[in-house]
Amino acid sequence: MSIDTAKKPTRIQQRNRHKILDAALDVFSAHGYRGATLDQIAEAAGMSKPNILYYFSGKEEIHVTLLSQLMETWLDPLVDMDAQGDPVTEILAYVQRKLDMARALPRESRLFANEILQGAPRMGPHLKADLKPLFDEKCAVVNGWVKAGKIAPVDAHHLIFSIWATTQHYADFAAQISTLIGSDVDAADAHLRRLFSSVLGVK
Amino acid sequence: MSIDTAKKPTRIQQRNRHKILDAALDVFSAHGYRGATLDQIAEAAGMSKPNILYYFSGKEEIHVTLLSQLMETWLDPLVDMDAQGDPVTEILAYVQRKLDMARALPRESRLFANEILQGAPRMGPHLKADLKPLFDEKCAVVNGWVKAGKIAPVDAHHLIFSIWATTQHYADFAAQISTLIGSDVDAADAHLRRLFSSVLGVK
DNA sequence: ACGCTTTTTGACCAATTGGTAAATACACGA
DNA sequence: TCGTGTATTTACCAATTGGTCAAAAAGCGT
Repeated sequence: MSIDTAKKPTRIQQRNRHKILDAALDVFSAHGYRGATLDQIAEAAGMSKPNILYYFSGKEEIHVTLLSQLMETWLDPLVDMDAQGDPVTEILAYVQRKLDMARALPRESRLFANEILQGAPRMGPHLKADLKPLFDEKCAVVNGWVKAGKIAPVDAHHLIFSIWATTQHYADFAAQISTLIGSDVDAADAHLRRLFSSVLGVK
Repeated sequence: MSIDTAKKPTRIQQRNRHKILDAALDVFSAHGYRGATLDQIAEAAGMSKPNILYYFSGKEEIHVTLLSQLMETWLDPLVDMDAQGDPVTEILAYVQRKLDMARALPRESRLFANEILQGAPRMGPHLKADLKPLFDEKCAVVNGWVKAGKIAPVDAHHLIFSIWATTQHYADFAAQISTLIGSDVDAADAHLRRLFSSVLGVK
Protein backbone atom coordinates (compact mmCIF):
# COMPACT_ATOMS: atom_id res chain seq x y z
CA MET A 1 0.00 0.00 0.00
CA SER A 2 1.46 3.30 -0.99
CA ILE A 3 1.88 5.98 1.61
CA ASP A 4 -0.29 8.72 0.30
CA THR A 5 -3.60 6.95 -0.26
CA ALA A 6 -5.46 8.86 2.40
CA LYS A 7 -5.01 6.38 5.21
CA LYS A 8 -4.10 7.63 8.62
CA PRO A 9 -0.31 7.49 8.87
CA THR A 10 1.27 4.99 11.21
CA ARG A 11 3.38 6.22 14.08
CA ILE A 12 6.34 4.72 12.28
CA GLN A 13 5.44 6.71 9.20
CA GLN A 14 5.19 9.96 11.10
CA ARG A 15 8.43 9.33 12.90
CA ASN A 16 10.33 8.38 9.77
CA ARG A 17 8.97 11.15 7.60
CA HIS A 18 9.98 13.54 10.33
CA LYS A 19 13.44 12.04 10.58
CA ILE A 20 13.86 12.31 6.83
CA LEU A 21 12.68 15.90 6.67
CA ASP A 22 14.97 16.89 9.50
CA ALA A 23 17.94 15.23 7.85
CA ALA A 24 17.02 16.75 4.52
CA LEU A 25 16.82 20.19 6.09
CA ASP A 26 20.38 19.75 7.29
CA VAL A 27 21.63 18.70 3.89
CA PHE A 28 19.61 21.01 1.65
CA SER A 29 20.35 24.07 3.78
CA ALA A 30 24.05 23.29 3.77
CA HIS A 31 24.49 22.42 0.10
CA GLY A 32 21.48 23.71 -1.83
CA TYR A 33 19.06 21.57 -3.81
CA ARG A 34 21.42 20.38 -6.48
CA GLY A 35 24.32 20.02 -4.07
CA ALA A 36 22.38 17.73 -1.77
CA THR A 37 22.32 14.01 -2.48
CA LEU A 38 19.87 11.34 -1.42
CA ASP A 39 22.76 9.37 -0.01
CA GLN A 40 23.70 12.24 2.27
CA ILE A 41 20.12 12.61 3.39
CA ALA A 42 19.83 8.87 3.94
CA GLU A 43 22.97 8.77 6.02
CA ALA A 44 21.93 11.80 8.07
CA ALA A 45 18.57 10.20 8.68
CA GLY A 46 20.15 6.88 9.60
CA MET A 47 18.24 4.93 7.00
CA SER A 48 18.86 3.43 3.58
CA LYS A 49 18.24 5.32 0.38
CA PRO A 50 15.48 3.03 -0.90
CA ASN A 51 13.78 3.39 2.43
CA ILE A 52 13.83 7.16 2.03
CA LEU A 53 12.17 6.66 -1.33
CA TYR A 54 9.55 4.52 0.34
CA TYR A 55 8.36 7.58 2.23
CA PHE A 56 8.90 10.22 -0.44
CA SER A 57 8.48 9.80 -4.16
CA GLY A 58 11.81 11.49 -4.87
CA LYS A 59 14.35 14.13 -4.01
CA GLU A 60 12.18 16.92 -5.31
CA GLU A 61 9.18 15.95 -3.21
CA ILE A 62 11.29 16.13 -0.07
CA HIS A 63 12.50 19.58 -1.02
CA VAL A 64 9.05 20.84 -1.91
CA THR A 65 7.64 19.48 1.34
CA LEU A 66 10.28 21.36 3.30
CA LEU A 67 9.62 24.60 1.45
CA SER A 68 5.87 24.34 1.94
CA GLN A 69 6.20 23.73 5.66
CA LEU A 70 8.69 26.57 5.88
CA MET A 71 6.44 29.11 4.22
CA GLU A 72 3.91 29.04 7.06
CA THR A 73 6.56 29.43 9.72
CA TRP A 74 8.19 32.16 7.73
CA LEU A 75 5.09 34.31 7.49
CA ASP A 76 4.08 34.02 11.14
CA PRO A 77 6.04 36.96 12.54
CA LEU A 78 4.65 39.30 9.92
CA VAL A 79 1.10 38.04 10.39
CA ASP A 80 1.33 39.06 14.01
CA MET A 81 2.04 42.70 13.18
CA ASP A 82 -1.13 44.40 14.33
CA ALA A 83 -2.55 47.44 12.58
CA GLN A 84 -4.33 48.37 15.81
CA GLY A 85 -1.22 48.38 17.98
CA ASP A 86 1.29 51.14 18.55
CA PRO A 87 3.19 51.52 15.25
CA VAL A 88 6.72 51.76 16.61
CA THR A 89 6.12 48.99 19.11
CA GLU A 90 4.62 46.76 16.44
CA ILE A 91 7.44 47.25 13.97
CA LEU A 92 10.19 46.83 16.53
CA ALA A 93 8.50 43.72 17.86
CA TYR A 94 8.37 42.38 14.33
CA VAL A 95 12.08 43.01 13.93
CA GLN A 96 12.75 41.18 17.16
CA ARG A 97 10.60 38.21 16.15
CA LYS A 98 12.39 37.96 12.82
CA LEU A 99 15.75 38.12 14.52
CA ASP A 100 14.75 35.51 17.05
CA MET A 101 13.55 33.28 14.27
CA ALA A 102 16.75 33.65 12.26
CA ARG A 103 18.64 32.55 15.34
CA ALA A 104 16.29 29.75 16.31
CA LEU A 105 15.90 28.40 12.77
CA PRO A 106 19.10 29.10 10.87
CA ARG A 107 18.73 26.01 8.71
CA GLU A 108 15.31 27.11 7.56
CA SER A 109 16.64 30.57 6.84
CA ARG A 110 19.41 29.16 4.71
CA LEU A 111 17.08 26.79 2.93
CA PHE A 112 14.94 29.77 2.02
CA ALA A 113 17.93 31.87 1.02
CA ASN A 114 19.26 29.09 -1.20
CA GLU A 115 15.94 28.78 -2.94
CA ILE A 116 15.58 32.51 -3.58
CA LEU A 117 19.21 32.87 -4.62
CA GLN A 118 18.65 30.36 -7.39
CA GLY A 119 15.64 32.25 -8.64
CA ALA A 120 12.96 30.54 -6.54
CA PRO A 121 12.44 27.77 -9.13
CA ARG A 122 10.28 25.71 -6.78
CA MET A 123 8.90 28.45 -4.59
CA GLY A 124 7.85 31.10 -7.07
CA PRO A 125 4.16 30.17 -6.96
CA HIS A 126 4.17 30.02 -3.16
CA LEU A 127 5.65 33.50 -3.03
CA LYS A 128 2.97 34.92 -5.25
CA ALA A 129 0.13 33.05 -3.58
CA ASP A 130 1.07 33.35 0.09
CA LEU A 131 3.76 35.96 0.63
CA LYS A 132 2.61 38.67 -1.75
CA PRO A 133 -0.90 39.18 -0.32
CA LEU A 134 0.46 39.37 3.20
CA PHE A 135 3.24 41.68 2.10
CA ASP A 136 0.79 44.01 0.36
CA GLU A 137 -1.51 44.01 3.35
CA LYS A 138 1.22 44.90 5.79
CA CYS A 139 2.67 47.53 3.50
CA ALA A 140 -0.76 49.12 3.50
CA VAL A 141 -0.74 49.06 7.28
CA VAL A 142 2.64 50.78 7.40
CA ASN A 143 1.55 53.33 4.82
CA GLY A 144 -1.51 53.99 6.96
CA TRP A 145 0.70 54.71 9.93
CA VAL A 146 2.79 57.04 7.82
CA LYS A 147 -0.21 58.93 6.53
CA ALA A 148 -1.58 59.24 10.04
CA GLY A 149 1.71 60.82 11.03
CA LYS A 150 2.40 58.11 13.60
CA ILE A 151 5.81 57.26 12.15
CA ALA A 152 8.26 59.13 9.97
CA PRO A 153 7.61 58.87 6.21
CA VAL A 154 9.34 55.63 5.30
CA ASP A 155 8.90 53.55 2.17
CA ALA A 156 6.92 50.55 3.40
CA HIS A 157 8.25 48.15 0.76
CA HIS A 158 11.85 48.92 1.39
CA LEU A 159 11.43 49.14 5.14
CA ILE A 160 10.26 45.55 5.18
CA PHE A 161 13.03 44.52 2.81
CA SER A 162 15.52 46.09 5.20
CA ILE A 163 14.07 44.19 8.11
CA TRP A 164 14.26 40.92 6.22
CA ALA A 165 17.78 41.61 5.02
CA THR A 166 19.26 42.65 8.34
CA THR A 167 17.70 39.89 10.42
CA GLN A 168 18.21 36.98 8.04
CA HIS A 169 21.76 38.15 7.46
CA TYR A 170 22.69 36.78 10.88
CA ALA A 171 21.63 33.29 9.83
CA ASP A 172 22.57 33.29 6.16
CA PHE A 173 25.98 34.90 6.49
CA ALA A 174 26.88 33.32 9.82
CA ALA A 175 30.05 31.87 8.29
CA GLN A 176 31.27 35.35 7.46
CA ILE A 177 30.17 36.92 10.72
CA SER A 178 31.85 34.30 12.84
CA THR A 179 35.19 34.91 11.13
CA LEU A 180 34.85 38.65 11.71
CA ILE A 181 33.62 38.77 15.29
CA GLY A 182 32.94 36.40 18.15
CA SER A 183 29.16 36.15 18.15
CA ASP A 184 27.90 39.16 20.03
CA VAL A 185 24.25 38.34 20.35
CA ASP A 186 22.84 41.18 22.39
CA ALA A 187 24.70 43.78 20.35
CA ALA A 188 22.79 42.74 17.23
CA ASP A 189 19.47 43.10 19.03
CA ALA A 190 20.35 46.54 20.33
CA HIS A 191 21.74 47.69 17.02
CA LEU A 192 18.69 46.70 15.00
CA ARG A 193 16.40 48.24 17.62
CA ARG A 194 18.35 51.47 17.33
CA LEU A 195 18.50 51.32 13.54
CA PHE A 196 14.80 50.87 12.99
CA SER A 197 13.56 53.04 15.82
CA SER A 198 15.62 55.93 14.53
CA VAL A 199 14.27 55.64 11.01
CA LEU A 200 10.76 55.52 12.37
CA GLY A 201 11.31 58.86 14.00
CA VAL A 202 11.81 57.86 17.61
CA LYS A 203 13.98 60.42 19.37
CA MET B 1 53.29 23.12 -23.39
CA SER B 2 51.13 23.53 -20.35
CA ILE B 3 49.46 26.85 -19.71
CA ASP B 4 50.87 27.87 -16.40
CA THR B 5 54.61 27.57 -16.99
CA ALA B 6 55.31 31.28 -16.60
CA LYS B 7 55.15 32.19 -20.23
CA LYS B 8 53.34 35.30 -21.26
CA PRO B 9 49.76 34.29 -22.12
CA THR B 10 48.65 34.47 -25.72
CA ARG B 11 45.82 36.74 -26.71
CA ILE B 12 43.80 33.60 -27.40
CA GLN B 13 44.53 32.39 -23.90
CA GLN B 14 43.43 35.64 -22.33
CA ARG B 15 40.29 35.79 -24.42
CA ASN B 16 39.33 32.18 -23.73
CA ARG B 17 40.09 32.25 -20.04
CA HIS B 18 37.95 35.35 -19.83
CA LYS B 19 35.13 33.73 -21.78
CA ILE B 20 35.25 30.71 -19.50
CA LEU B 21 35.27 32.76 -16.32
CA ASP B 22 32.36 34.83 -17.54
CA ALA B 23 30.36 31.74 -18.42
CA ALA B 24 31.29 30.11 -15.14
CA LEU B 25 30.15 33.19 -13.26
CA ASP B 26 26.76 32.83 -14.89
CA VAL B 27 26.48 29.18 -14.00
CA PHE B 28 28.01 29.18 -10.52
CA SER B 29 26.02 32.22 -9.41
CA ALA B 30 22.81 30.66 -10.64
CA HIS B 31 23.26 27.14 -9.29
CA GLY B 32 25.99 27.19 -6.67
CA TYR B 33 29.24 25.26 -6.84
CA ARG B 34 27.82 21.78 -6.66
CA GLY B 35 24.85 22.64 -8.81
CA ALA B 36 26.99 23.91 -11.66
CA THR B 37 28.33 21.45 -14.23
CA LEU B 38 31.27 21.71 -16.55
CA ASP B 39 28.96 20.95 -19.45
CA GLN B 40 26.80 23.96 -18.59
CA ILE B 41 29.86 26.16 -18.35
CA ALA B 42 31.21 24.79 -21.61
CA GLU B 43 27.96 25.45 -23.40
CA ALA B 44 27.65 28.94 -21.96
CA ALA B 45 31.20 29.67 -23.03
CA GLY B 46 30.60 28.24 -26.49
CA MET B 47 33.43 25.76 -26.28
CA SER B 48 33.90 22.06 -25.65
CA LYS B 49 34.40 20.61 -22.19
CA PRO B 50 37.91 19.28 -22.86
CA ASN B 51 38.82 22.70 -24.14
CA ILE B 52 37.68 24.24 -20.89
CA LEU B 53 39.95 21.80 -19.11
CA TYR B 54 42.79 22.87 -21.34
CA TYR B 55 42.63 26.31 -19.76
CA PHE B 56 41.74 25.32 -16.21
CA SER B 57 42.86 22.25 -14.33
CA GLY B 58 39.36 21.51 -13.12
CA LYS B 59 36.00 22.76 -11.92
CA GLU B 60 37.38 23.79 -8.57
CA GLU B 61 40.16 25.93 -10.05
CA ILE B 62 37.60 27.88 -12.05
CA HIS B 63 35.57 28.49 -8.94
CA VAL B 64 38.54 29.49 -6.85
CA THR B 65 39.75 31.85 -9.56
CA LEU B 66 36.37 33.56 -9.62
CA LEU B 67 36.29 33.92 -5.86
CA SER B 68 39.80 35.36 -5.72
CA GLN B 69 39.08 37.92 -8.40
CA LEU B 70 35.82 38.77 -6.68
CA MET B 71 37.42 39.45 -3.33
CA GLU B 72 39.33 42.46 -4.60
CA THR B 73 36.31 43.97 -6.26
CA TRP B 74 34.27 43.27 -3.21
CA LEU B 75 36.54 45.14 -0.84
CA ASP B 76 36.99 48.21 -3.00
CA PRO B 77 34.01 50.25 -1.79
CA LEU B 78 35.01 49.77 1.83
CA VAL B 79 38.65 50.58 1.12
CA ASP B 80 37.54 53.94 -0.19
CA MET B 81 35.87 54.92 3.08
CA ASP B 82 38.16 57.69 4.30
CA ALA B 83 38.83 58.30 7.96
CA GLN B 84 39.67 61.91 7.15
CA GLY B 85 36.41 62.69 5.41
CA ASP B 86 33.12 63.79 6.89
CA PRO B 87 31.75 60.76 8.77
CA VAL B 88 28.16 60.88 7.61
CA THR B 89 29.16 61.64 4.04
CA GLU B 90 31.68 58.83 4.03
CA ILE B 91 29.29 56.24 5.41
CA LEU B 92 26.43 57.23 3.13
CA ALA B 93 28.76 57.22 0.15
CA TYR B 94 29.85 53.73 1.14
CA VAL B 95 26.26 52.60 1.27
CA GLN B 96 25.67 54.06 -2.16
CA ARG B 97 28.75 52.38 -3.61
CA LYS B 98 27.71 49.03 -2.18
CA LEU B 99 24.22 49.44 -3.58
CA ASP B 100 25.55 50.44 -6.98
CA MET B 101 27.81 47.43 -6.95
CA ALA B 102 25.03 45.03 -6.03
CA ARG B 103 23.09 46.35 -8.99
CA ALA B 104 26.00 46.41 -11.40
CA LEU B 105 27.36 43.01 -10.39
CA PRO B 106 24.45 40.87 -9.25
CA ARG B 107 26.12 37.67 -10.43
CA GLU B 108 29.16 38.37 -8.32
CA SER B 109 26.97 39.14 -5.34
CA ARG B 110 25.15 35.84 -5.71
CA LEU B 111 28.38 33.94 -6.20
CA PHE B 112 29.60 35.39 -2.94
CA ALA B 113 26.31 34.74 -1.18
CA ASN B 114 26.29 31.12 -2.33
CA GLU B 115 29.79 30.59 -1.04
CA ILE B 116 29.08 32.10 2.36
CA LEU B 117 25.73 30.35 2.66
CA GLN B 118 27.46 27.01 2.36
CA GLY B 119 29.90 27.89 5.08
CA ALA B 120 32.60 29.53 2.92
CA PRO B 121 34.37 26.20 2.29
CA ARG B 122 36.64 27.68 -0.36
CA MET B 123 36.74 31.27 0.81
CA GLY B 124 37.31 30.97 4.54
CA PRO B 125 41.05 31.71 4.31
CA HIS B 126 40.47 34.68 2.03
CA LEU B 127 37.98 36.11 4.48
CA LYS B 128 40.42 35.88 7.34
CA ALA B 129 43.38 37.14 5.34
CA ASP B 130 41.80 39.94 3.33
CA LEU B 131 38.40 40.88 4.65
CA LYS B 132 39.02 40.74 8.38
CA PRO B 133 41.92 43.21 8.53
CA LEU B 134 40.01 45.71 6.43
CA PHE B 135 36.88 45.17 8.47
CA ASP B 136 38.73 45.71 11.72
CA GLU B 137 40.41 48.81 10.38
CA LYS B 138 37.18 50.39 9.25
CA CYS B 139 35.39 49.46 12.44
CA ALA B 140 38.10 51.33 14.27
CA VAL B 141 37.47 54.33 12.04
CA VAL B 142 33.76 54.25 12.79
CA ASN B 143 34.43 53.85 16.49
CA GLY B 144 36.75 56.84 16.29
CA TRP B 145 33.96 58.90 14.80
CA VAL B 146 31.63 57.78 17.54
CA LYS B 147 34.08 58.62 20.30
CA ALA B 148 34.69 62.01 18.73
CA GLY B 149 30.97 62.61 18.88
CA LYS B 150 30.73 63.07 15.13
CA ILE B 151 28.04 60.42 14.73
CA ALA B 152 25.53 58.88 17.08
CA PRO B 153 26.83 55.95 19.14
CA VAL B 154 26.34 53.01 16.80
CA ASP B 155 27.90 49.57 17.00
CA ALA B 156 30.47 49.61 14.21
CA HIS B 157 30.42 45.87 13.60
CA HIS B 158 26.70 45.66 13.26
CA LEU B 159 26.40 48.91 11.34
CA ILE B 160 28.61 47.45 8.63
CA PHE B 161 26.71 44.16 8.73
CA SER B 162 23.50 46.12 8.21
CA ILE B 163 24.98 47.93 5.24
CA TRP B 164 26.11 44.68 3.67
CA ALA B 165 22.80 42.99 4.35
CA THR B 166 20.54 45.72 3.03
CA THR B 167 22.53 46.45 -0.11
CA GLN B 168 23.33 42.90 -1.16
CA HIS B 169 19.75 41.94 -0.48
CA TYR B 170 18.73 43.67 -3.69
CA ALA B 171 20.97 41.38 -5.72
CA ASP B 172 20.69 38.15 -3.75
CA PHE B 173 16.94 38.21 -3.20
CA ALA B 174 16.05 39.76 -6.54
CA ALA B 175 13.78 36.83 -7.34
CA GLN B 176 11.69 37.57 -4.26
CA ILE B 177 11.70 41.32 -4.70
CA SER B 178 10.58 41.15 -8.30
CA THR B 179 7.53 39.08 -7.38
CA LEU B 180 6.60 41.56 -4.66
CA ILE B 181 7.15 44.87 -6.44
CA GLY B 182 8.08 46.13 -9.86
CA SER B 183 11.69 47.19 -9.39
CA ASP B 184 11.64 50.64 -7.89
CA VAL B 185 15.26 51.58 -8.14
CA ASP B 186 15.34 55.12 -6.83
CA ALA B 187 13.13 54.24 -3.89
CA ALA B 188 15.74 51.80 -2.61
CA ASP B 189 18.46 54.44 -2.79
CA ALA B 190 16.37 56.98 -0.95
CA HIS B 191 15.25 54.49 1.66
CA LEU B 192 18.75 53.32 2.52
CA ARG B 193 19.99 56.89 2.64
CA ARG B 194 17.23 57.73 5.06
CA LEU B 195 17.75 54.57 7.10
CA PHE B 196 21.45 55.04 7.67
CA SER B 197 21.49 58.79 7.98
CA SER B 198 18.86 58.63 10.70
CA VAL B 199 20.79 56.06 12.71
CA LEU B 200 23.91 58.18 12.41
CA GLY B 201 22.09 61.02 14.07
CA VAL B 202 21.34 63.23 11.08
CA LYS B 203 18.21 65.22 11.79
C1' DA C 1 55.21 26.22 -48.29
C1' DC C 2 57.30 24.33 -44.15
C1' DG C 3 57.70 22.83 -39.45
C1' DC C 4 56.73 23.60 -34.73
C1' DT C 5 53.70 25.02 -31.12
C1' DT C 6 49.24 26.05 -29.53
C1' DT C 7 44.48 25.01 -29.61
C1' DT C 8 40.49 22.06 -30.24
C1' DT C 9 37.99 17.96 -30.56
C1' DG C 10 35.87 13.16 -30.41
C1' DA C 11 35.97 9.06 -27.99
C1' DC C 12 36.22 7.30 -23.82
C1' DC C 13 36.21 6.24 -18.46
C1' DA C 14 35.31 5.58 -13.57
C1' DA C 15 32.54 7.43 -10.01
C1' DT C 16 28.39 9.31 -8.53
C1' DT C 17 23.57 10.13 -8.80
C1' DG C 18 18.47 9.53 -8.55
C1' DG C 19 15.69 5.90 -8.81
C1' DT C 20 13.64 0.79 -9.34
C1' DA C 21 12.41 -4.19 -8.43
C1' DA C 22 12.04 -7.95 -5.92
C1' DA C 23 12.85 -10.30 -2.04
C1' DT C 24 13.05 -10.24 2.96
C1' DA C 25 12.14 -8.82 7.74
C1' DC C 26 8.93 -6.88 10.79
C1' DA C 27 4.65 -5.42 13.33
C1' DC C 28 0.40 -6.47 15.01
C1' DG C 29 -4.47 -7.71 15.30
C1' DA C 30 -7.36 -12.00 15.16
C1' DT D 1 0.77 -18.29 16.34
C1' DC D 2 -0.61 -17.22 12.15
C1' DG D 3 -1.42 -14.21 8.23
C1' DT D 4 -1.52 -9.84 6.15
C1' DG D 5 -0.10 -5.49 5.23
C1' DT D 6 3.97 -2.55 6.54
C1' DA D 7 8.78 -1.57 6.51
C1' DT D 8 13.48 -2.37 5.08
C1' DT D 9 17.21 -4.07 2.47
C1' DT D 10 20.05 -6.00 -1.29
C1' DA D 11 21.13 -5.80 -5.87
C1' DC D 12 20.81 -3.35 -9.64
C1' DC D 13 20.24 0.36 -13.58
C1' DA D 14 20.56 4.30 -16.77
C1' DA D 15 22.00 8.93 -16.87
C1' DT D 16 25.09 12.35 -15.54
C1' DT D 17 29.42 14.08 -14.02
C1' DG D 18 34.32 15.51 -13.71
C1' DG D 19 38.06 14.33 -16.06
C1' DT D 20 41.64 11.88 -19.52
C1' DC D 21 43.99 10.91 -23.88
C1' DA D 22 45.53 10.82 -28.29
C1' DA D 23 44.74 12.59 -32.53
C1' DA D 24 43.45 16.30 -35.48
C1' DA D 25 43.25 21.23 -36.60
C1' DA D 26 44.71 25.84 -36.52
C1' DG D 27 48.24 29.55 -35.83
C1' DC D 28 52.32 31.45 -36.84
C1' DG D 29 57.26 32.68 -37.53
C1' DT D 30 60.48 31.66 -41.25
